[in-house]
Amino acid sequence: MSTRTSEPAVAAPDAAGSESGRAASKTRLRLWLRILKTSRLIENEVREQLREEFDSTLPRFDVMAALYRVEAGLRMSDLSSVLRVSNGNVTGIVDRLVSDGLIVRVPVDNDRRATIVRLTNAGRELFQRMAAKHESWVNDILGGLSMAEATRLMATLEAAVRPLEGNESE
Amino acid sequence: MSTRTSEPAVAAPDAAGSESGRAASKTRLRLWLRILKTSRLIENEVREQLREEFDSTLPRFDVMAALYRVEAGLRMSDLSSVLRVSNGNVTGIVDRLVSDGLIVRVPVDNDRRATIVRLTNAGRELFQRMAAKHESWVNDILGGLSMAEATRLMATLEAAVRPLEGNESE
DNA sequence: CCAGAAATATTTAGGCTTGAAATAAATCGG
DNA sequence: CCGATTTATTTCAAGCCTAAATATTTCTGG
Repeated sequence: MSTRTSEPAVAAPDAAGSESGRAASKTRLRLWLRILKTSRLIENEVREQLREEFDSTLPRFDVMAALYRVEAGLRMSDLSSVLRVSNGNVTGIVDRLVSDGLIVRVPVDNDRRATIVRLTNAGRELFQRMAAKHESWVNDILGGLSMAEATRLMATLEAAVRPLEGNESE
Repeated sequence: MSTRTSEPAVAAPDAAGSESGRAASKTRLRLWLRILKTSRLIENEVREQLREEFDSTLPRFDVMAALYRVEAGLRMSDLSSVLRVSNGNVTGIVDRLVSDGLIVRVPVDNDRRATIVRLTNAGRELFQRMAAKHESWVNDILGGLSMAEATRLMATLEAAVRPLEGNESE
């Protein structure tokens, strides 16, 4: 809550190496804009390829990826919490994947409110092909990074937002 | 029935330190997933704050930010190329901002196809308040990063996708 | 001048996304 | 058993986003 507003009337008495001055604030803002730009650049590239090569979309890919990891399938609510999107959102994407025969809805014993969603064989097979391509697209895009750089980048990003992603695994 | 993902049948003959092996490919893929997760985490936070505090959205904020930088305003086509979104998309967002009195459409002399869009005083004033808050939210989220880390991260991200963002013309 | 090409913006159809409201089913406290 | 609450999912309204189709206007080569 003690959020400093952007323009402190008085420059904080931070010496060199400080982390809370106005310059640091501007630097973090620029970093965020850079993260966003980078992410969108790659995202747009991946979207375009998914559309062109598979006539599919990133949300569909995300749902299939989540289901691929759990052969037994996931409840709708688990799916939306894993993907960190709203419940209603998943409903629509699942509807379309079902009508394409890539996943199925299965009723849950002893709980008639819930539904489990699971990849069909066709869905599993398609996802494998998509995932292979996906990896190669990303590899093309980020190919200029050395392993060392990539690893360091990953670690720093993870540390940067660790406080935000507390409730994630499960 | 462990359906293996589509792995290359033959491991590339890369020695230690190589940048093009299967391990490097997987690392880059994980890096991309980390970039995406980080970006969405921050994005969701910013969206939520914009909605709660200003009853606004990120796309609106983006449009206003672009216009704020150019007092004279921008053509619709320039706006969409700066923001890297489609033409039709900008039309809708601009419609809503106009009806809220935050921007205006101005006809262009000697080209009746084009329109220039410009912040009103109300829009400029509102954007300043939003931008101040925006900076403070981001600063809270990324506050754990030192200036050195932030700067390095920025540089690495920039280098990572430099080939992709050739046509930026900011 | 003028026909076709190019440029500018909007419209359209379809899909994604959210938060809120609506259903439906399970659970809990008496 | 039964009303109230909680849980799981869907529906809804509104906005965002894209690619493709559609004007409208401008430019260009004869």
